[in-house]
Amino acid sequence: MRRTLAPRPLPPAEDQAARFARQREADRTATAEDYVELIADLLRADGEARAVDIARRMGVSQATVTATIGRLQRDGLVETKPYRGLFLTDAGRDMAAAAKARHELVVQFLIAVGLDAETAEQDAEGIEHHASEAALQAFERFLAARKAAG
Amino acid sequence: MRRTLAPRPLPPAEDQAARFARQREADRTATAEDYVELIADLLRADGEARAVDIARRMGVSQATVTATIGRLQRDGLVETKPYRGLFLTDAGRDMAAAAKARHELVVQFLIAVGLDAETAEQDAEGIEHHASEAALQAFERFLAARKAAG
DNA sequence: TCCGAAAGTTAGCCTAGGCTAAGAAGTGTG
DNA sequence: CACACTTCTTAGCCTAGGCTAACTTTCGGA
Ligand SMILES: [Mn+2]
Ligand SMILES: [Mn+2]
Ligand SMILES: [Mn+2]
Ligand SMILES: [Mn+2]
Repeated sequence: MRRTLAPRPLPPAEDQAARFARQREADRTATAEDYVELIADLLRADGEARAVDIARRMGVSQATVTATIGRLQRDGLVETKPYRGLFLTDAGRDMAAAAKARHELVVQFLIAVGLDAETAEQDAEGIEHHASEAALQAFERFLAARKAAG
Repeated sequence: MRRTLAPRPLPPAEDQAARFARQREADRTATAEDYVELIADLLRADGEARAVDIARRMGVSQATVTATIGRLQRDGLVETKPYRGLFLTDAGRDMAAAAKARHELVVQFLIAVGLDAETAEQDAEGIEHHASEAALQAFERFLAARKAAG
């Protein structure tokens, strides 16, 4: 009986490179996802999404929000009416809806596997951006099975 | 019986800001973790870790590796002997061991909840950096219970 | 109505992490 | 042992996403 596991061989270099590349891609879209999700939440809850509120909730300066919103606008996700708040384009609404659904699913899944609610919220904020469609489907299956067994 | 769930209220602004701040912090350390983990893997598998191999496996240019290694060196994680490869400091070895353990755990966990192995490897590469200690413990408990149940 | 507070923008700065192109420095083989 | 090839570094560029300080614009209450 062996004590130590045989170390797994390194994956092929190209495969590993592809994984890192996809991860870098996910990192690049994460900020946009979090912003549009928050804008959608504020629009629903408050009827408006102001830059100052986004700054407070993101924990970031107003100047940073201005710059980030500029990129979101450039990318066709957001429209602005100064002093009248921010609005989502169709593309922005789509992204927000997807981000929100993903966020909720990841939170529920983490709670279902035994994580406390507050930590689940914390970790979901990062994990959500790195869970593939296949992973989200696995999480959904898990929740459905858990509920059926309930 | 209600059809639609009541939308959850927004969390307190300070809580939400703290979550985003922690996520940004995790993003900043992710590159270092991936590099030292890879260096440790190469040292074990090949007996040396050369910049050119890291570039190939990270999917990045050699110039980028030079710059990143410079930061790791500045931060006391890595030592270099030009043309003789890279070496980890004690701190680097510690970080690599932790990163490796976390990586393996996340992969095994994702497979256990029904994800295919290749996607598990892909998603783990990102998720590993956002799973808190509490989450990792929950994943371990889940795997242990799964094993006990057979 | 006006004037101070709040909200937003602008300017100027920074670091991380990417890139290409060009040059320097080892390595190993004929 | 020389020279071609590989490896590594340097220089110069870029974008995202942070910051502070100073300015402008709008809003609302006295
Ligand atoms: Mn998030
Ligand atoms: Mn989110
Ligand atoms: Mn990783
Ligand atoms: Mn990893």
